[in-house]
Amino acid sequence: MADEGGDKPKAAYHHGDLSRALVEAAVGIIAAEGVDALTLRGVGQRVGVSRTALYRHFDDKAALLEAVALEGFRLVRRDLEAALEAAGGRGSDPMAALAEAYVGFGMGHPSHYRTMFGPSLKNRERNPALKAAGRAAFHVLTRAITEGQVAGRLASGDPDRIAQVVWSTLHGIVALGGDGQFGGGSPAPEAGPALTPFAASVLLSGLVVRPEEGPGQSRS
Amino acid sequence: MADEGGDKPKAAYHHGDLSRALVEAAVGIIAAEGVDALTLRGVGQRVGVSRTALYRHFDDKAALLEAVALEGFRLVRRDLEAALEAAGGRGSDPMAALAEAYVGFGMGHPSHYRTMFGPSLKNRERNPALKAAGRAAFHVLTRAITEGQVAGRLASGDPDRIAQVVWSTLHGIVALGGDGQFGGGSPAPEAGPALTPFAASVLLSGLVVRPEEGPGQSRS
DNA sequence: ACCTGAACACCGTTCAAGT
DNA sequence: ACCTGAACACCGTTCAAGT
Repeated sequence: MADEGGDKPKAAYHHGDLSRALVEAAVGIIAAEGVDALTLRGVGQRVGVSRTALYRHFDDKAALLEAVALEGFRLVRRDLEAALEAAGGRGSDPMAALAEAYVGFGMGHPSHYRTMFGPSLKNRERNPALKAAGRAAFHVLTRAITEGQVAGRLASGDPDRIAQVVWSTLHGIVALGGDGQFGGGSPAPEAGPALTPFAASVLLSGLVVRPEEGPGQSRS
Repeated sequence: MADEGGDKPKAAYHHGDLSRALVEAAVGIIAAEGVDALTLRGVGQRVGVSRTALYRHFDDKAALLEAVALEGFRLVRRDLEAALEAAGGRGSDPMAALAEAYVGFGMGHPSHYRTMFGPSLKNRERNPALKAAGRAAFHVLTRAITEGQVAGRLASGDPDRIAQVVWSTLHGIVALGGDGQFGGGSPAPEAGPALTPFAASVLLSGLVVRPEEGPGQSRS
């Protein structure tokens, strides 16, 4: 998989790419048992390696988690860009497409997502690659909003600010476990369509009554 | 402070209310050093008690954190209700008032907030008091939305669903550190008004261009 | 009843030693 | 270079023992 040349400069005793194997093991453990059940000993054991082998590839337990988060930010950026491109080709609404892609990523990769935004990640500012990957993912949102403004679909206003509000909403849906069981609210949890498209429509159209509509329309 | 009667049925050797002292110590440590720096030994030491004294009041480290979260849910509910009442009296917008109150709580009580929604809290469904307190806080939002619909200010639609979107947005702002430094986006972090009122206006009015307005108006 | 110290099975991290 | 086992200073939790 590595395209650094024909020889294997990093060939380890037991693995071709121990670093990647360790990240995958961490993701697997987080998915199966939760973030705080993640143990360096457990990671090593899952890969078939001593507990301390990991220190040849990562400074810290924190560094391992940063690697998981970095992968997550790259994945979500890729998903957002793919969704945006697909929406443009099909002529569907870009905001709804981005919302679905973002929430879909969060629900589909909970280990990555919790690591990306969990409290175990304290060095988000100290790790330049992580910061850059986060910014790159966020920039897909900003760009989509700018394009919507240029096209006359979206009202004017600072695109970064707008993107922050949109991102906050989508993050909240993922973090609070929306689109499935909302823990503390619904007295009637019997299905109904998912929350994300509704959230997108609220962000686009707002909650107030329109003069030309009057109260009584039930949106989606 | 206890109003269970004149005698002190729970009078401990060192404290009148060790349980509360332990919760306060936990909050203090989380605020000062972060959630995963919280140690039962450290809590005991801060209160001036042995490491294991805590087990007379809480089953677990998890139970201590649940107590912190419970306090948080009660505090935020109180803040939301106060804001709603004040807004009604002053005739200002209830949604904006709730948004300010919620984000203000999150920014003002980060230890509580992170505990309420952090991964250390896994028994959110198992703890009935915690679940009820969360539902009670959420219900303030739902009620405000229903009242807005009755008054003809807000468009119709399932109040729970709408409240979930609003809550998600507000939670996202707090969790992503909005209203201050957004980590990954703003290339121009030079102040500007805070994010919360803008988010409230987006939720109310939406992002699309209105026919009667046209592009060009810059909201707040 | 409430508190304590010793003890148990863990954990992250370091380090001299192996190939 | 990469990996290993022993060791260190921690941690949550249990439990017999104190007052």
